[in-house]
Amino acid sequence: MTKKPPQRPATLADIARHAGVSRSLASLAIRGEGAVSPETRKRIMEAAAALDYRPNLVARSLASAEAGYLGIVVGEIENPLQAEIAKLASGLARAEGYSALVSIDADTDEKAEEAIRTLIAHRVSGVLAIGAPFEKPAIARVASWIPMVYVGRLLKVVAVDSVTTDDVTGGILAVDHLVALGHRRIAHVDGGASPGAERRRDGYRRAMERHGLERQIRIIEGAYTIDAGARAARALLAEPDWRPSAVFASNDMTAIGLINEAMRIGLSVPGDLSVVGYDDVTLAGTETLSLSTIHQSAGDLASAGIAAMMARLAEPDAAVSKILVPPRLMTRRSSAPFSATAAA
Amino acid sequence: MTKKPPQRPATLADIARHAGVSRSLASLAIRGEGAVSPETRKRIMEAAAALDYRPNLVARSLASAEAGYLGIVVGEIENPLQAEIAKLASGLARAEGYSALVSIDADTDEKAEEAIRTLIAHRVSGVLAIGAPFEKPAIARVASWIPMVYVGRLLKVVAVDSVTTDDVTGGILAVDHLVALGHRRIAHVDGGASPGAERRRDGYRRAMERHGLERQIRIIEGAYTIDAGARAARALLAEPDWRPSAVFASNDMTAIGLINEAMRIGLSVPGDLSVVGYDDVTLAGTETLSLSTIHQSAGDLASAGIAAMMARLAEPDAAVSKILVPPRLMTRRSSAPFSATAAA
DNA sequence: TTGAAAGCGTTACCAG
DNA sequence: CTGGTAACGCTTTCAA
Repeated sequence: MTKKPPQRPATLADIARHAGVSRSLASLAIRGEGAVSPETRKRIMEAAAALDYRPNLVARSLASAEAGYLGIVVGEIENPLQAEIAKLASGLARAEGYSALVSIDADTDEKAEEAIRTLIAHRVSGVLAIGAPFEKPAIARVASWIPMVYVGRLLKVVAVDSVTTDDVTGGILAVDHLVALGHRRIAHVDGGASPGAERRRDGYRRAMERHGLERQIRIIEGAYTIDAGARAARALLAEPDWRPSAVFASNDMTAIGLINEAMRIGLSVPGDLSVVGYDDVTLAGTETLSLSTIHQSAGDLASAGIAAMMARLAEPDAAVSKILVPPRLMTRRSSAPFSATAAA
Repeated sequence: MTKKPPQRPATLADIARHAGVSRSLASLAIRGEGAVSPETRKRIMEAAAALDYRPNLVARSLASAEAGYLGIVVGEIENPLQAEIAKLASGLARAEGYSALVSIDADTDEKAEEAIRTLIAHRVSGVLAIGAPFEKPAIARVASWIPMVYVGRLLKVVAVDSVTTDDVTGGILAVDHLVALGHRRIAHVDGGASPGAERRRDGYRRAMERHGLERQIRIIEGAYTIDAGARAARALLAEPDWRPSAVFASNDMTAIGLINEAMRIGLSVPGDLSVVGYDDVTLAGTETLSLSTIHQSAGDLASAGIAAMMARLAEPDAAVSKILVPPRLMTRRSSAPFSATAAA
């Protein structure tokens, strides 16, 4: 049998009456503010406990000047990286004294804008946008309504604070790693127009050049999906005259598709082909897959995002900041030293 | 340059003054309630538009008897199924006239309880719990505070409304499919004590018996992870005297690990081994993996959850309901007809 | 059809 | 230290 919740939740007035004091005094005592004599404070706290008092947060935020809410809008909550960032961010917001109002179904620009309107109607102090809205005009428009920090994409042209992984460095890290292992024929399966893809590609190109391998640059168009990776593998491994000994994929899913297809073709990974992915999804870390990859830190992205938000709130007119969070190379078993015998 | 938001958001009083009417009338007009003459309504709406008025939802919910909030608590937001359910549920809640207050970092029972306390402090009418709290005592305690519907687990002993996939049927579906393909030696890699695992196992056992295959029942202990699947594959394929031609895995991740390991060992899937998973994660549907599996419908779970919530809210004393959502078999390429030649 | 006034549960200000 | 009293911005009677 489900116990029925008490008919009417106790209010401050109830506990004030119960303790024989005024509402204001009860309010102070409960929040631990001001100077209340230990004697009366004790009485008030007991009354509160007796009546199972829980402050009505709605009333509180209406009454207090600063509502103390922070909005978090997530574009693709089914994307584990975004989910993780949002989760950590809401914890960090709480630690900063804000409570997070989270909107998780902003999967189109219209819905994102509507979600943000609603958050504004709740008088949030700012909005942390994670992966949404998607289009730049929408981002700019929304940012004109309320202080906003965008996590997940580098907003070069739009004047909005943004936090993202330093993907150029990520690309460089991947190539450097493979070169250090002795590879020279290193191909890149890119992510087309997906967020970050361009910069990962730049990192790849730049690193290859720095290592004097500009002649070995091969870029296959891909996407952030398993199937795109498999397709890329077929394209790549079909080239008769130039067979890579290593591939840097722009995304873990792409890498997984690639590996799968390579294995189907009969190649061994990393025996015949070393592969490095990007993102470090949970899957990548499993013993079974053990995919070398570039780790994006949800924790760093979340805390940089919240920090940027706090800065913006404290100083609304400060210069727009573009924060780059450093990625990290995770060395696992899908990449191994180049062996001459393996090369075709 | 980020445009600064207007100093003070317009209030109802502002637009009333602007339109030369009383606040009450403005309120009615804006909500489209009551009978307001078209003439004045027009004037009021224009004033609202001119001042870019947005009702303060905090004030509104304080003033109106029913706050109109629904709490949604998610245990593992990085789990795409839970994320999807939560996302759809928040849309459905809106459609029912509630706005969803979502808590995504309830990953321990303590945090879940705290999150629900906070939701209650916001005067939500009820809480939709998705995968959290985890332990039964915590679930029961929380449900004694506020109307709650639990999605993702069948709560047999706890008297709380629950919605979950009919996992017994799911298990049966998987076995029936494999039997129809001609398989007889069908093993099951279970999910240990994970949610749903017991019932999927029951379904497997029951279906095997119904098909007269009780002698072929083999259950390997597993878990909902890739690595567990790989381990199970090693255990299973090592048995010299009894080599299955098909495996029903309790979870897609388990299935993927299993397939991966089988391929490594040199078996072909589905040539030598047919595999059926459970959940239908995005990965399963990719061309590359093409995993036959039992689909859990996030949409059905979400709408059953919201429906149960509405029912509970409408009739607080109704009998506790245990809703089972039917699963669906997805036939893909990881399962194929039994071929005698392939059997060891 | 319209307006005045009384809340909703807090916090905040200001005397005592 | 303590207790009125006025907001906060809206909804909701209840009269007019």
